[in-house]
Amino acid sequence: MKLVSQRVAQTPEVQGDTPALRLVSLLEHVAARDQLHTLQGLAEATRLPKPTLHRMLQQLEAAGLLQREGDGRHWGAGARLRRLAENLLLNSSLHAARHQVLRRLVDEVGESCNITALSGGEVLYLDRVETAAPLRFYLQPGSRVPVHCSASGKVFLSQMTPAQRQRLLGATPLEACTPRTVIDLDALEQELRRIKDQGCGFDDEEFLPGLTCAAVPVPPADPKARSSLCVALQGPTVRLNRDKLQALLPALRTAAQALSRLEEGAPSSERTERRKTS
Amino acid sequence: MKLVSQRVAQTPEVQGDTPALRLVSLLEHVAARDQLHTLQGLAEATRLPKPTLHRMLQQLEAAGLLQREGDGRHWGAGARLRRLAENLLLNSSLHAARHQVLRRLVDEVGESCNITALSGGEVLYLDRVETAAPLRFYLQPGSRVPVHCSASGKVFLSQMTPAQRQRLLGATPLEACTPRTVIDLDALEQELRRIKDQGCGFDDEEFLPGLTCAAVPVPPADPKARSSLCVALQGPTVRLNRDKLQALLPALRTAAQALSRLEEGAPSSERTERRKTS
DNA sequence: GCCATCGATTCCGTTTTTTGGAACTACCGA
DNA sequence: TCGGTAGTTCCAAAAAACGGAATCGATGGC
Repeated sequence: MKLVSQRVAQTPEVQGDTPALRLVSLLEHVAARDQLHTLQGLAEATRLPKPTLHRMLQQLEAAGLLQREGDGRHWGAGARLRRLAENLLLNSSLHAARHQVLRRLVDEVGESCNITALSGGEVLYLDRVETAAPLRFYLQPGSRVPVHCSASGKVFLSQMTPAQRQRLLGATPLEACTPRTVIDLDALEQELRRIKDQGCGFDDEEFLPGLTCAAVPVPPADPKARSSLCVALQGPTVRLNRDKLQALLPALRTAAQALSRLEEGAPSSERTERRKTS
Repeated sequence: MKLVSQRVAQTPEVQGDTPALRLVSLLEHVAARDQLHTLQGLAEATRLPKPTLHRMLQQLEAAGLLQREGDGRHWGAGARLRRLAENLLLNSSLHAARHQVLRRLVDEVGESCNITALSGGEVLYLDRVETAAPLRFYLQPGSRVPVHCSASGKVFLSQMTPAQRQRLLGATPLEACTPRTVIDLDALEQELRRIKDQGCGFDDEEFLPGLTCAAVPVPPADPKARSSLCVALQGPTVRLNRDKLQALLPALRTAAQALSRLEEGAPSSERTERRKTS
């Protein structure tokens, strides 16, 4: 029973299905610690063969992403990688704006909240702010959870046509993440109808024991489209009974409304009109 | 006459000699602007074929480095890329420390300064702080300049054995970047002897017209090794005559001393410059 | 409602790159 | 001089990327 399908393995390090992703993993490894690395040390940490690593380091050095330090046997981040990082963090107004909405929401409701999207048939945590409460689930942005047993996932499902839903769920039987996971398709359909009516989905320990969630869709900027984001609230079941959840829904809805306004700027509508006739 | 061999092409965008570097270039492109991108838009900006771009985007999405936004046709930075950037900027105490030394130096001398290293037979700008003066040369960390016509480059050359120097300079005739560039090997040797004696190199419009520089080596942590860093000062010739440069040398030397102390932490001994000139 | 259009996506044979065991080199300390 | 270790080079097999052409799918015009 896997809990959250995170991206990076913790023990062996620097995995990746393609050569390019292994390179990125290597950059991550270097970026994640405040020290210089030797080829030897990296070889041990990453389990990659020395010649392979050597080639990777040379390639990254030639690109300016890493650079040799001091005696030429130590490696650190290069100017180009640093510039990439600086640019990224400077130029992310959309993300920053969402994050602030989320932070305000968390301050108001006192539980951890995320913004989620459907990605690759799973629910992806785009961003997350943790509550300050000492008892809490610690989950990271970038995490992915199944659609059928998460509040957000069920909201997304509820907005699909039956055909789309079928394609997503029909391939494999639903996995029972906990004893309370709904794995019966008919029961799930019924729940999805309720969600569509009421505009909010719940997860009552269906994904993780002790974890209760509620999610509402972010209204799409274009009203005829489907919502592609949710805001969700997550907390320990001991703090969140149904009544408490209901009481917090208005705050969730307000945040969803605020997020919706942010969407207007960039996506879908922006049509390319500079087509030249050929 | 190429001026500074920067990494990235200016017109076509997203070049790179290997598939992996093209991916990184794509990440840079996305990170460098505060907007969402469509496949179409990226194809025009990068000049890459659409199927190729599509594959790249999918790969980056699967890795969590990019993510689809809004309607699924727009792309932005992913959680993993953001985490990489955050980690990198948090965990770079060495770089931060050097940067502060540099900033203090610039405040003191009133001209732009860099920290340089020898990399791949060229001088690499590890870091740079610009003066506030309105007239100035604008150069970026990560830039590379030739060894034979830069103050730092000549300092590095002056510390090599004749054999090493021969290998680096012998391959191709010295390029005359400006009318004042020293392209005669004997004249250069003589200048290098002077530099070795006095421990500081100059560049009097030998690289760019109107640009005058001075560089001193950062003493290596291990005294029996060669210095692998320089601190250099650069400014318009109109502000920097020889006397002025001489007056600023003590400040440069003090900064070099400070940088030297920073080196003690991580690396160790020295090693010969090995590199195929390709 | 039906078709035209345009962007996104998939296919697949060809080309390019990566891979990593083995061998080699440089340096250090004894 | 010798033994050990870290870094580097070689190269043929294996894997991945490439991108033109075809296909899909959603709009929008009529």
